[in-house]
Amino acid sequence: MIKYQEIAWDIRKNILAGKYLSGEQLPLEKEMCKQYGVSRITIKKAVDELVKLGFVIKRRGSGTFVKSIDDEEAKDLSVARQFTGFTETNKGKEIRTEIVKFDIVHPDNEIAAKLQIATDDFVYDIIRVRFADEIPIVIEYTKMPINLIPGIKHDVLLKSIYFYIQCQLKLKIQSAHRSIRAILPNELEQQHLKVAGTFPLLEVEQIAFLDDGRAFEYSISHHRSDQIVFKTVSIRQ
Amino acid sequence: MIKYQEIAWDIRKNILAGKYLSGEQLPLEKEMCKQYGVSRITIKKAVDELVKLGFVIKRRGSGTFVKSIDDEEAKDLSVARQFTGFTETNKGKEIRTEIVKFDIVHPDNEIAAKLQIATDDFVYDIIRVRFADEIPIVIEYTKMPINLIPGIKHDVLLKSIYFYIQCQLKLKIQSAHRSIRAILPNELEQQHLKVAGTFPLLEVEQIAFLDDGRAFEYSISHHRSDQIVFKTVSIRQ
DNA sequence: GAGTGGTCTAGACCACCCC
DNA sequence: GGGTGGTCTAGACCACTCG
Repeated sequence: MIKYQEIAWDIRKNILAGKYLSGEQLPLEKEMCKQYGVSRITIKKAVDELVKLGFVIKRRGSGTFVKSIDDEEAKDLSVARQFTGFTETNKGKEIRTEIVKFDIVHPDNEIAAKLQIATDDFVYDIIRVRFADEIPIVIEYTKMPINLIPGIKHDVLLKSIYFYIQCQLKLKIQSAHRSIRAILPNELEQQHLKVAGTFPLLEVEQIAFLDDGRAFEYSISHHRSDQIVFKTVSIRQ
Repeated sequence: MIKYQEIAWDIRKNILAGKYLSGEQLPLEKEMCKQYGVSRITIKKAVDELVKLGFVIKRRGSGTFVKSIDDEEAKDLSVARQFTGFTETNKGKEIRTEIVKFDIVHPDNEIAAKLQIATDDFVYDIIRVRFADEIPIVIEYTKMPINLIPGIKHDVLLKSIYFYIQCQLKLKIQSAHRSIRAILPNELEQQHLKVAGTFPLLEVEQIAFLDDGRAFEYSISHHRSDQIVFKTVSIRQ
């Protein structure tokens, strides 16, 4: 295993176990070098992981300190949401997907630009509704180039497109660029999400990228506001 | 200046200038070492900055590639929103602040826990409305321990609390932990934000931290959905 | 002035990709 | 098998904080 991740995990474990308390100073980097038997750069990389996650802060000239957070916040930081950033209220629930639309079309100018393809290329045009324990959670409008992601069929959409991309096509998803807004549902969405026209939704506009840098998905998701929260940690540079 | 930041800036400049095109491979790390006259770790750190910003991706065994993004997206990545994550539509507009409430109270249990203080400590209890060119943008509910941030008066609230904390008190703001949801306004907010009861708002719940790790602010902001977007780049680990 | 974390070097070996 | 980026070392000097 990778040393710096193991060390980061170990320090994190000590913080959660209360071995290092809120506001307390961590051992010096030099001391940790001896303790774990590694060089200083490795310790630095490990602690930097914890800074990114939001557990500790570092100050040149002073030291490294555990942040003043309560147990609930610490739990939030611990769940693995580094990639998604989302916390949904449907763990362990039964997931079902309903396909509203599944066509192949030419992209308009805007979507061609966002996916960096030509307007005479083809894209899937997909609309799906996701349920957790029969409660509608989100409606997703997805456009994907058929060249990049060939062979999508109904049964793929009923499960997970991402699963298909990674496990069947053996492609790797690298990142997503997102814009988040608050909106109201249109009539179609009121029906599918079973909410009133005055029920607020969280809109997530997203471009997703493969690990060779190509954009493979442009999607807009409208989430029921009672079923989703977006959580994030921002560090000043 | 710091070498890796200068190099990151230079590569970013070349990407924006079209010297490296979408999908194109960057020079190898070894070559860049020669080109810039630095060691490989320094080049690595520079390129990692561009990965974080969303301009490029790296693949072990293959190389580093410019992401397939259009000019608009590239512009988005270029604006300095690494800390805030927000894009507001009020650049160069006249900002005004209205103070709705300004008291000192004891925190309730929840807020005491989030700020890691006792319920018999004191906190400022502030409600403000911010305008851009006389359009109401956001209503902010703020709680701050008076011990950490002493001396706040009306004129501080009319300008910027953050300016006061950093320039007057000489404290440094290190990070913020945020939760984002979609909601509807209550009656007070309908009046202050000049919107109907069915107008969606973006709620941002935030705990902010100083660079010694202490939580100095708990705030809830309700933004008019037509005036704010939250933008973010997520990288899979 | 003593001690902290930040940056940087010159080199090594490893995991992974593609031919 | 040849080449990529990822991890790691053992050391150096620097910028910053604090007494």
